Amino acid sequence: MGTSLVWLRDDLRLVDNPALHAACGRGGKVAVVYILDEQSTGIRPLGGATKWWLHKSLAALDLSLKAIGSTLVLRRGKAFDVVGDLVSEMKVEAVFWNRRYGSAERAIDGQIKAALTNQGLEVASFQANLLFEPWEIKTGSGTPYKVFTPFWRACTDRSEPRHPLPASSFINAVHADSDVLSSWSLLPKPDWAAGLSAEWAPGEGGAERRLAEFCDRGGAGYAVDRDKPAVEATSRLSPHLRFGEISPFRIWHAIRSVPGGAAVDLAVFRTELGWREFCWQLLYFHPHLAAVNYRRKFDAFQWQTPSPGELAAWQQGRTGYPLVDAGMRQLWQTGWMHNRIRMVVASFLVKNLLVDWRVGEQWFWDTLVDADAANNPANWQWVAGSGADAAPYFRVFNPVTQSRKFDPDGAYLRQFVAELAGLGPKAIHEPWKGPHSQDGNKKYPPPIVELAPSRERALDAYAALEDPL
DNA sequence: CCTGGAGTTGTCCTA
DNA sequence: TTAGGACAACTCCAG
Repeated sequence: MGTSLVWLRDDLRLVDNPALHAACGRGGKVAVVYILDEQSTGIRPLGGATKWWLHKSLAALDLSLKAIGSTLVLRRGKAFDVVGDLVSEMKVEAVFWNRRYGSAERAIDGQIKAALTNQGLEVASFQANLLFEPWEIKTGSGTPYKVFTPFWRACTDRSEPRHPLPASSFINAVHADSDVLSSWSLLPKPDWAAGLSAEWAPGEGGAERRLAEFCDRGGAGYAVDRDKPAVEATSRLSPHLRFGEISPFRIWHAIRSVPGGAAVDLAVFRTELGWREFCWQLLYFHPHLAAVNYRRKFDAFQWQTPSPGELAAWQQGRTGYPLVDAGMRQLWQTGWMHNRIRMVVASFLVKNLLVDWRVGEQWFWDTLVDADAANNPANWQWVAGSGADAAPYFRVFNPVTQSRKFDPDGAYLRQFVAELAGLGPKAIHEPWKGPHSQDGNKKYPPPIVELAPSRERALDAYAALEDPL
């Protein structure tokens, strides 16, 4: 048997990696490759936080491969050219990869598949990163779903997702020249990633640890506690899923077999996996999800151009609203934000400040370690009301109400907004009120916008969209 | 083609 | 203090 090439992309793992599994099962030598492609058209450049993560994840994967007799081959360039080079350098006979779902990515993969097949190579792609292929889930009339609930019902009515494949225990490696990872300059200079390093362990080992911790908790209380940002109730698997360090099939079956897991908690957690599927299905059928309103009626929406100071206040967590600021600082420091707080800060930008959702989407793209091409734009559009199955326009989150409701003690606020550390659970949600604003939290800014009038302005703007003059 | 129930995550006002 | 209704209408989707 001749040499096989496994081209890894958003699937940086050994467990449940069908492409790798197929290559190893074929016999012969196997080369495992990652290509940094910044040249093919239509590929969105990685944000700063995901670059950092990618570097760490590739380093971790290389170590894992070395433990089983192989190594990770790193190449940079246009994927079409690089794959061609590798095929001739190593006299490759078969090429395997796991499918990706963005439109530019699919076009690239299709071209490469056609070219290699023409040369007489064996080429095979696999379902690895979504539980349900987007084109398989259709309504009774054959169209893609636009509403989550019937979509997920249709998914779960199908047969159970397959069980994960075991990791390969040995790879019969073939030598190939490789770039040195550091030459890709994925790590930030100057190094602002200390907070990320403290929080995360990129790579399959880190992903498996997060899953194990979540399973140890039994998912207990997830349905309720996942809404409390100060409680460690969510799985924190999102960045690992983003890079495919763990497969959704692995997660699906792992949580299914947790003893004592409450049915309601597991169902709610599975639903979150469902939203990920829904977002990718949306991107599959709407490739420009990050640029174009899903509901085109929103093309006429009159967004405000934020002043630089206003936008910076939001980005840097200086809006004067503790919950918004805590969230934005958590994002900046750790590369991640609690899900509920994402909704609050997004609602604040889009509705209270009337800033185009794309501005927020781009900031999240640059700063989130879990930013992916589907979930990030789909959820921003959901908040803005321009998306599929979106929030009704009159739903404007009140950051103070949300703060009282989901962080009643202010523990989350105190964790990320140091200026408020001295305030008690009563005063901390509205620091501009009360005597504290004169001394203890002197440095904490006053609100950049009033909630009630800005809410009214948003309702007017949305109403104008419904019923233009 | 028609029908009707349903639709992630909220807020505010009133009684 | 708390619970219920208004906030719009529209689109989706299964039967």
